[in-house]
Amino acid sequence: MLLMSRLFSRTLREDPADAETPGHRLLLRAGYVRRVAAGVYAWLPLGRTVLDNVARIVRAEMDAIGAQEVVLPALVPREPYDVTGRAAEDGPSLFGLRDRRGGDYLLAPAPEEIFAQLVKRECSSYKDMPLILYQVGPKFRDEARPRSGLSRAREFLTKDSCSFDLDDAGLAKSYERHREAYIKIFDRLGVDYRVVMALGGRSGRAGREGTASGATGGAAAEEFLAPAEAGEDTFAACTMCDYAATVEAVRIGPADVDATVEHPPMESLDTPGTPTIETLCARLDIPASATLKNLLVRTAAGGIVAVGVPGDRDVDLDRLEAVLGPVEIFDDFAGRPDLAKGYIGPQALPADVRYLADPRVAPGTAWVTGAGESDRHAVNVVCGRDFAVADYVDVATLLPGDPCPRCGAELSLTRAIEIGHIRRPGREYCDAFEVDVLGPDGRPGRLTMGSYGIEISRVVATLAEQHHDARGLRWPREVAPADVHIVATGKDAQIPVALQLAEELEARGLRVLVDDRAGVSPGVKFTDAELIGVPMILVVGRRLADGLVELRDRRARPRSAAAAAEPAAGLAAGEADPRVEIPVADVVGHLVFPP
RNA sequence: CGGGGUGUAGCGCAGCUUGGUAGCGCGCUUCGUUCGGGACGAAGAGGUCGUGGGUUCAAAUCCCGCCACCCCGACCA
Repeated sequence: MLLMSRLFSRTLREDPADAETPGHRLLLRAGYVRRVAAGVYAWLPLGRTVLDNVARIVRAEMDAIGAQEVVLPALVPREPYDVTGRAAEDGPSLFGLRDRRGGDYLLAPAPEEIFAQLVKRECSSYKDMPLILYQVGPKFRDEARPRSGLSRAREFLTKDSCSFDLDDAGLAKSYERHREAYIKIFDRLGVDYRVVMALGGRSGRAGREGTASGATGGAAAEEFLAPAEAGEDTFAACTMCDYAATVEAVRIGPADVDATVEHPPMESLDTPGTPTIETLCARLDIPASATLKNLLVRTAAGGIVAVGVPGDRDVDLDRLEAVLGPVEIFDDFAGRPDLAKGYIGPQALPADVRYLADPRVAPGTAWVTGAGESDRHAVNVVCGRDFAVADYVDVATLLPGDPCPRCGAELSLTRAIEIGHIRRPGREYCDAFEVDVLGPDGRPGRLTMGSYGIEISRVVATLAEQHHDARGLRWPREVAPADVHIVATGKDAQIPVALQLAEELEARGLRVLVDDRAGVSPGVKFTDAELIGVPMILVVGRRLADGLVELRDRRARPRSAAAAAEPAAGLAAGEADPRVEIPVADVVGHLVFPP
């Protein structure tokens, strides 16, 4: 039983100045978490309870698929991460430290290396497979810029698991088991989420080792994304079919162009002072999509490459690097007077510049683009007639309304928070550490691995973003810090009766939070209860004299969107939660067996 | 890591332009009244004004350095 009079936390009447998103503001105001440093949070008792509830559900479903829980250290040697190349790749975002002898350590950034080494040491036989290990523990990333409170912290709590199998078919099964378990988990957690296709790279982003091939059939990787304004990821979903993918994973096919259309001859125009797409469009009164934007990059080998995309899109450098290897934006225009900054056109490129383009720049399409000299642009520049594309690359950013790669209908783009992922690194880690077991034939065989994560602390942040109204949080039942919040108002027998009811309810297995604070006015208790957001609020107040208490349903849907959106506090700001009066004697029966 | 902003009591803020004994609201303590929608009265506690240096008779205030935090971008789960 939690007593408000003793609870370590206080509710804040005003929004903390350093909180931006609605969910984060409420977690701070209601006393669930406190910031300790940028991107580092302490969990107060209420928050810790929610965090534990999420972890409990995750553990239960992981256990149900036969996964075995271990505890990995938060302090890990750097060496295994050097072996897999992750230390070099993620260098700046790793928390590194040295022991007194100068040994290199990291605050755990990822579990795969440690799991792989453990399995190498413990397992020798095919009879040990398949194997699923998991842990719930902290992860550390030295984010260049922590933000959005708990959803991008520098220390965060995750469930990590790795599956080990003898072959691709086994990996496919382990992957499918995780997929099903994750669906159960997120359904139980009450979070609104989508399962979307993702890139198979180490971090889920494009990378040179990214494997979107799906060698084992089906998607190489999927992410569990929770739609939220505060989210930092974006996924595309088809408005007609069930296609859904992270924007990084959407691959467009060749453009459908009628190549028989006759275009007027190319023409060069004076367009002084138009070095950007925006200034050009304003001057010629054309849409950005009619222009061809050409980005110059320098590759690691030193060559210059131009990349053409429609002017309303940007080049995703991450995806470009997946094709070209490391690149940097070309800016040595002083050293190359034959390249006019802001007026590059594919029809006017020096011979040593290779021209790549987005598939939308298909043969037969006509564009407005740079004329290759300052203050001039060219119109009716036709691909295939006036310039050639050496290679097509799919590196342009996606826009809402783009065609679905599966059915061609329009895609919508939605902001979301990543709360889970399932991936198949395959033999990548097992190769790095030579993780083999002996097969039935007595010969060693390399294991293949799946890697699966659930962002536990981020799930709490996500639930706060998704489940709140004008007056506070509204936790889904399974994760709420209590089942019932008993509010005792008045100065007579209310507090003792409230405590008595709390004991009876706890004896029946309910978790109870009691506002037993003496001398605190009813208004404060009501607003605090609504802020804290326990699903049921039981008011023991003035009607106690008639043997009645009031039961409020904090989980009921708001009756109007306006009531949910109203930002102010107090009763006037939103509609009251639905409520019923019930006799004191019926409370236990009513709550233990809800109608 | 680039750009912008802010550091004054537990929280939210004013004061800084124009240097002169540090203020307001909420919260907190004590007493009394009140008790179903953020009560009222009275009396209190609480701040090396982020930090180091400089200018000055005198610095929260002016100057320089550093640190921390927030926002936009790049990056990331």
